[in-house]
Amino acid sequence: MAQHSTLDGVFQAVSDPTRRAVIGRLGTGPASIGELAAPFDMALPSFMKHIGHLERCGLIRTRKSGRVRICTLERDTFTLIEKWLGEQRSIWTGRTDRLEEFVASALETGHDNLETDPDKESPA
Amino acid sequence: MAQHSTLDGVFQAVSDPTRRAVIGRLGTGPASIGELAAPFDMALPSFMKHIGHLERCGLIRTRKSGRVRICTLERDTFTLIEKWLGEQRSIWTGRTDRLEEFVASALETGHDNLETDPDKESPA
DNA sequence: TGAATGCTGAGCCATACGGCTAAGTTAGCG
DNA sequence: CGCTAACTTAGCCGTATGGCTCAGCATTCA
Repeated sequence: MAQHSTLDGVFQAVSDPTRRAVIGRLGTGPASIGELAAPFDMALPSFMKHIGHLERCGLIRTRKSGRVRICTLERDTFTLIEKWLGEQRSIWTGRTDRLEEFVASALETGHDNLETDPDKESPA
Repeated sequence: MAQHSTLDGVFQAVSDPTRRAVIGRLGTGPASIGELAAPFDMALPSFMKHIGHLERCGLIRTRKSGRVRICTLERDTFTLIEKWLGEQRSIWTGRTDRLEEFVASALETGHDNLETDPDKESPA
C-alpha cells in the first residue's frame, strides 16, 4: 500500500476541504504541486503542508521529476475507509458475514490494515 | 438527516480512535455516557468532549433521561461519507451516472451496498 | 432530609493545525 | 554564466484539540 496509512491519519487528512479538493483533482490524473496549488488562494508553503499530510497518511504519492514534484492518488488507501464503513454497517445489522464479503470484494489487491483499537494510550 | 453534518466535521470526528470506538459501541444500540466512557482510561469531562464532537457533527444524538444521558447513533449521517467516497470513485472512472445510482441505493436500503464494482482500473 | 450517582462547567496546559513571510536550493533555458 | 521557475526550509502566530482537575448541580435512593 502506501506509507503508514492509519484510519486516524486518513480521516484526519480527508477532513480538510483543501485536501479533499486535491484528492478530487488527483482523481482525474497526476499533477504537479504548482498545478494543484493554483486554484487555492494560499501561499505555497501552506499548501505544501496539505500535500505533506496527504502523503504521510498514504493517500497520495509524490515523486520529483526535475524541479517539479508530481503527485498521484493512492487509491488503495481508500479501502481503509470503506472497510471501516463496512464494519460499522455490519455491526448495525449484527452480522459478520457481510463484512467478510465486503472486505473480500473491496480489497481486490489484498490489503489488510484493520485497526479498530478501542482504546489507545496516545502512541505519538 | 442530523444536526449540522458537514464532511469536515464528520471526518474530523471519525479521525479519533476514541470516537470511532464509541461509534462502534453505539452501533449495537443506545448507551449512557457512563456506560460508553467505562472502557476508557480518561476523565469524564475529557470523554464528554468527544461526545460533544460526535453530537455537533450529527453522528450521534443524545437525550437526558433523569440524571443519565442516553446516546444513540445517527446512522443517516454516514451516508455523507459514502456519498463522498462514491463521488471519488466516479471521478476515477470518469462517469457521473454511477454516483447517482450509488447515492440513491445507499440512501434507500441503507446498508450493504457499498458498491465495489471493480472498474477502479482506469489508466488516466 | 441527606448522601451518593451521574453528569456538567470552568479553566488550565501542551501539542497540533493551518496560515503567513523570508530566505534558500535546484533544474532549465538563453 | 546568469536568470527564472518551482519548490523547500525555517520559523512565527493565533486557534483548535485532547487531556487534566476542581468544583457544581440535578436525580435517586436510603
